[in-house]
Amino acid sequence: MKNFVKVVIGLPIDGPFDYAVPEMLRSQVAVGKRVWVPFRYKDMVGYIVALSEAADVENVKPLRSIIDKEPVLDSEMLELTKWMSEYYFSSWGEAIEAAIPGGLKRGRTEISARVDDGDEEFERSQNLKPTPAQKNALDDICKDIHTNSYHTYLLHGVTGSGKTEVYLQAIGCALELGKSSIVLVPEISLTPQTVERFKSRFHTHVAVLHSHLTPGRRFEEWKKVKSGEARIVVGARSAIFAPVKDLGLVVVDEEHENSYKQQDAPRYHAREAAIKRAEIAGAVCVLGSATPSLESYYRAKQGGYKLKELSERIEKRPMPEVEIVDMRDEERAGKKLRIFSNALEKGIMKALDSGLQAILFLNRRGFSTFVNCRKCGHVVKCKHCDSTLTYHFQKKKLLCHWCNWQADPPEICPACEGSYMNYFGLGTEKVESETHRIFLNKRIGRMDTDTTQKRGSHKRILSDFKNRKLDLLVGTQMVAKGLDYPGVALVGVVSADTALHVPDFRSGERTFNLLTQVAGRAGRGDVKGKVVVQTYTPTHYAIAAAKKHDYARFYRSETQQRRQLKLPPFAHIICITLRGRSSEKTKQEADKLSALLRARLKKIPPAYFPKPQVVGPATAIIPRLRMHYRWNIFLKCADVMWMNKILKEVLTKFGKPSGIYTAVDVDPL
DNA sequence: AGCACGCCGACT
DNA sequence: GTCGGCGTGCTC
Repeated sequence: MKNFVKVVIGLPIDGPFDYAVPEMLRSQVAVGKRVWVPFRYKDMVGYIVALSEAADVENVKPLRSIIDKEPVLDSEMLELTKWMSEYYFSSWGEAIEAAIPGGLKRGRTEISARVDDGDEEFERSQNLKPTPAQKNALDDICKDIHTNSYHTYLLHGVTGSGKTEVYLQAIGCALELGKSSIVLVPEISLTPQTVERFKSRFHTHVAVLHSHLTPGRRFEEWKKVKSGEARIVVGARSAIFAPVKDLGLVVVDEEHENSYKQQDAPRYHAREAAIKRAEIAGAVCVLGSATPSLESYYRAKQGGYKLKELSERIEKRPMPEVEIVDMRDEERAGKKLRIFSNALEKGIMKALDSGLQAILFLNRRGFSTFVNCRKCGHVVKCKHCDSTLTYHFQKKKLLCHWCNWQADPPEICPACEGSYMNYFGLGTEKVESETHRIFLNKRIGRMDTDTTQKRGSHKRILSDFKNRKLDLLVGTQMVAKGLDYPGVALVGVVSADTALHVPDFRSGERTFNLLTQVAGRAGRGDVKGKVVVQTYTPTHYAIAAAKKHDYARFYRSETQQRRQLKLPPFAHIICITLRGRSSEKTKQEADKLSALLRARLKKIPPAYFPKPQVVGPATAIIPRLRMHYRWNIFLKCADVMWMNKILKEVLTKFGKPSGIYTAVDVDPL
């Protein structure tokens, strides 16, 4: 007789906890249902993860009531959330609460929602005839869906090569077999245009999960999926937990996008969760990107994923020409430091004067400032980590955010002895005002987080640009993604260096991705597109490879570096952040914890290879945030699950020093 | 996390 | 003597 249940709670504490089931409720208890349980001094919502015949501890309390008639979590979802909690160092309860709609967290069962299903009319679209490369990928994917054999595919297709058509036809395959599909897209590309592509092919079978839906509306969509009414789910990160029936296919579009990583506990990566979910369900997972993450491409090369390449644009459209402008030449020509080179200024003028449009990218300075030489482009880097040093205004020092190494900022360039050291990151705010000054009579629109706060303004700016009410669109990251306007003749990148020199080992990768995405915006119609990229580092492999649209070349250079430095994909990183009001205390405790970790790792046998490593502590990139000082410790390891066990053991020994808060981020970005 | 327990200094 | 500071430990 199952007289006890094991229950987890949505708090950052390990469970599960045992409760006795009152006789009245015996017939109703089931794994996956929510229950009200007495926990310490109050009642809380818990999730039943197992039934048992006996309790593991004494003084077990009885559960108060059972909330659900039907379980909100099936066995697959329990397995997925359990895995997430172990891999991403959260509690099982926290992982579960990330996986269910907000409306279910406080024990509610029904939410009044205005259902305005207003049967929107969508144009019907049909399958396009696949290219040979598309067909090759589809044949394999469909066969695996048909035979329920879990596999992950990496679909590497250049911009404009028709990845979406592959997704659509694969979903079609699944649907014919009576199976459901989940499509993950990055938050920013969850636009009406994207959604429409799926709705126009599959009509009412599609449910959409935005983060901006009202809780009620979100819950409605969730129920529509749970009941089996919707068989296709399109949504951002958390849509990976959609309660679909008979999952056949999971698509992760733009799999390299950072928005797939949740930034608070549980700090999961939706791509990894997607792969795990497909594995549990015996489904197929398709990762798609023009610029795959190194992690995914490496796995594919190692044989872990099936690699499918779409290396030509549909209708054999040419890739746009990318011109790299060497800003050191401008310097040598003796001109004052200017924001726009002649080439960029003239390029924009030419496009606009011939009645076409231009897009200008600003990479916001963010929080860090690097130092480089205006004459030779040399950037000051850390001796030990090869990471860009960040200039700290208060200390007047250059700091490494990995190992805490410090240096004085050089007065003359260590490489060429030039005397113009440039404190970069300053002055990028001026770009927009410069455009108004230079392109006087042109209609200029700006799109960034400041100008798109108001609801609908995002859409308005884009439609103005689409309808040619604007000549020039100036914007940050958000204009790089997915814009498809045939009138764009020129795309300019003001400074590739701001992305390149952030003190982060992924900066080269991000720069290559950004430039490739940007280049993909030009020449979508009949006009041949052109891209102008300004940089002080024209020979950097990320920039040179982006110029040639050559992912393979970028991948070779990047992996070479990462292998040497034992960075992902050759090792996993786990970041432990300590936070506290007192700078000294926080540093002291971080030193203590890293010493404990080092001592514990010394005990592991040398047979365990590669040996895990402790790096730091070092101040976080934003060392002081809202009156808290933050220090990071990094662990490098091959096996996250194993490392997490050791970390848990050490953190238990470390205890909870008062006023110090710790957070763990596995595979941080 | 969140909260009660307990053991120290400043007050009616 | 007791109010309250926050450091410690536990939650089935």
